[in-house]
Amino acid sequence: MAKTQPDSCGLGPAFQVIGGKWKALILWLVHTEPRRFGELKRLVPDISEKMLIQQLREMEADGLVHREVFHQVPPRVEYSATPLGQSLDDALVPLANWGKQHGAAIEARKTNAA
Amino acid sequence: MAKTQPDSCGLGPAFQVIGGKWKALILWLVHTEPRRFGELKRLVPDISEKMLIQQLREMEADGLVHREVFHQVPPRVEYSATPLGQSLDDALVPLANWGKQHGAAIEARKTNAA
DNA sequence: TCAGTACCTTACAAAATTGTAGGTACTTGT
DNA sequence: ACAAGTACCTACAATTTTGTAAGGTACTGA
Repeated sequence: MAKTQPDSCGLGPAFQVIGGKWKALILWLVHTEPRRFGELKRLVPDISEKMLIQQLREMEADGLVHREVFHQVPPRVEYSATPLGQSLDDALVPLANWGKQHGAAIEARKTNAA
Repeated sequence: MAKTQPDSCGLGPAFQVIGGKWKALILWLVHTEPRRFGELKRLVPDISEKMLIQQLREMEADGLVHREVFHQVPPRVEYSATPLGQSLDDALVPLANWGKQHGAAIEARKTNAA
């Protein structure tokens, strides 16, 4: 993301950690149950491995997700939402509902305009 | 923004209309009272005129803001939030609160990591 | 030793977003 | 005539984000 939004209102930090194309989706997938790396890859087929790791690492650095390595064979890594991640996910719910309610109408408007 | 987030959850459309560096802030400024173009420019000093207009136009196309021209001299244009814009702003409040609560902690974490 | 799974990395390139610099049209004030 | 104010536009360039391709490790079973 380009730097930060001038945050007169608190949205700046939030967008900083959840902005971008994939993070919200990843958080969403991870917030109910721990997910393995390969599992996430399958659940988000359009993401490249690089992006997936990159986003996971950033979210880990921001304290949103927890990464746990199981020293097994084959190796096993699980990602789960931290309490902070959970709280962010909760804060995202109204926005998701808004999208569900108005998304279709907005899509339609765009199609007409084009 | 790059295309859309695969929206398994409704966040896709929401991010599509509010994503980017300035839109949330503009919506925030406009949602309480109508604002003139020049007024917004002063309230967001770091934005370029081009960006301001571009974002306003996109938000207008998405039905979030209403643009009203007063045929006066000097010309006068006012931007205000539509009901849809208001509803989006409401949906953004929890996220803003999250940012206010946890923003500082996240900043601190980043500083340590660097 | 070879193939196979799972996880991760790096170098490089494409695409999207944002910014800069200049310009328009109109009217008032000097 | 000319500067100043308001709202906007356009071409171009820098920055940021995302994607692609190609590895690389570690361990297992045949």
